[in-house]
Amino acid sequence: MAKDLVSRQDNYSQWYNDLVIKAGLAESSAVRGCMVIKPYGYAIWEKMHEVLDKMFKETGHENAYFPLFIPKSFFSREAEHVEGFAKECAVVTHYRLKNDENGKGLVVDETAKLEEELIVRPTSETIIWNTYKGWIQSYRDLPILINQWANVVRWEMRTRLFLRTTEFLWQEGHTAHATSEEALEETLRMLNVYASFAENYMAVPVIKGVKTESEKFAGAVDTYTIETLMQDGKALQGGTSHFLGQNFAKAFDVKYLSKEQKLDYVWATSWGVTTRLIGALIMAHSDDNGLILPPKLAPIHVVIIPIHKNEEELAQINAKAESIKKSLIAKGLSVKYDNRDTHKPGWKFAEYELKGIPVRLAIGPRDLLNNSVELVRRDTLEKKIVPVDGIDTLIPDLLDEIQQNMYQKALQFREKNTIPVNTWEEFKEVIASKGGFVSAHWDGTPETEEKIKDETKATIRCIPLDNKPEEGKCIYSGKPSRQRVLFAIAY
RNA sequence: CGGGGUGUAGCGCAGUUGGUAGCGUACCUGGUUUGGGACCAGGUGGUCGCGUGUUCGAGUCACGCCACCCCGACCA
Repeated sequence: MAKDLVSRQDNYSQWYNDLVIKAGLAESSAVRGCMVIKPYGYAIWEKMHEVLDKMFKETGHENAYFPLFIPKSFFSREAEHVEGFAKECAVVTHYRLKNDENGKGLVVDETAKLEEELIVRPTSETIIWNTYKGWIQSYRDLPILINQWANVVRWEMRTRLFLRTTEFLWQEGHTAHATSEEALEETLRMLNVYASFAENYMAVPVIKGVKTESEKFAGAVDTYTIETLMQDGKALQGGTSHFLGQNFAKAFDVKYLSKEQKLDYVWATSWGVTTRLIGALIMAHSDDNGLILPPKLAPIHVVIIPIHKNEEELAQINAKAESIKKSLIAKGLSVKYDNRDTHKPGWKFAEYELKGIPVRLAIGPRDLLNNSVELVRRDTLEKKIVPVDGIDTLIPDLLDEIQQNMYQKALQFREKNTIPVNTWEEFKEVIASKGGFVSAHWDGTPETEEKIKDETKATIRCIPLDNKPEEGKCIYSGKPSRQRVLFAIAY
């Protein structure tokens, strides 16, 4: 955990931004709010993609692809959905450019105006449900369990690398079911897939919960979420799974005939996670030396660095390093041997720490004599000399331990920073001074929620699914409450 | 769209009362180095955001414009 976190809280944003750039993950582009994901950042996304895709397939889903453009009229079919997204849409109005006759250069050809404007998808419910209409007539056509990997565009006012960019990469699952129960079951199944991915692969503990009316997805009946806590005490929504009820089926008139020969609207879910997860990974684990990647998502598990005085020495080290590399690759690990002579060992140490490589091996003349290597684990920076023999079992075990340790550390941090409060004074104090999750009673009204937000910037992150019923009084209004909800200042 | 700030070398910045365009870093060359971001010497690189004005002379002063960043509204 970062040492100077408290003193750094005020400029945590700056620190985060610098880290993303310095570690070579991404940078901002020439286009407002857009991001260039650099090879190292993209390699992490590819890992996430690979793991999630497998999990989706194991739960019976297939991939498909729907168009980038959505006719404006589709968009306006579901009232809440329009309301939620209209303010942040990129709109295509023309399809041709031309050279201006008055020498103003390239201009939009006004004669090439689209009959109906196209929206660049901010999410695909509408185009997909318009399509599903043609696919569904009977209960025999259900369920439809489809996922799409895509880019979407949301013209947000303020952007931050990975956390909120104008264009971002994500996956969106869209399923159709015969019954409400089945759809709800699917919603929770996918919420659990996300939770398991976050905890077991990202080593980030999550709170599973349901969103309040005002925080839920535009067009959903209920939005389920996994909420994570970052090292600066702010919450980050890691993924959402929506129970859409029959809202989109009604908007797009998608009905099916049941076994009992009854005509009914189809039940729906949608769920997604985005490149924001990379932001979560960074802010959950990094320290002042840079990133710390969980072994299960690290593009490179082990980096080997030679330390040598001359060519003969390097040749000997090369041989040893290559043999170690081979033995580790045989165990399914990704290994990089960096024997470039353009950088000194110390420079490489710092560089790979910045990039968060879980394990580093250094081999020098002393090690050649002793048949040993210097091993450093990134999570604790603990350094020790280990024998080369048996290293191909030592390192896989160590990687497991690092994965576990990272999760435990993050879990302890979250537990330490999840604070139950019972009074409004206490609430304001905790939110303003240290942040974190604050567990408090709430009267259940959007009005109170809104006022708390206005006065403290804290929002209700979720109503945790594993909540125990508990009689209490709303910290703001004093009205009766049946359970605590989770507040935080969020990204 | 409101409030604040910044534009000078690839990046980070300094530039005093207006008087030859600077520093750190990066980059290139040569040498010595290599167990925690090496050192020495030499070198490349700038339409000072854009425009107009004041002046013998503008990075510096005035006016106008543009871009970007931060805080808020919006949000995965």
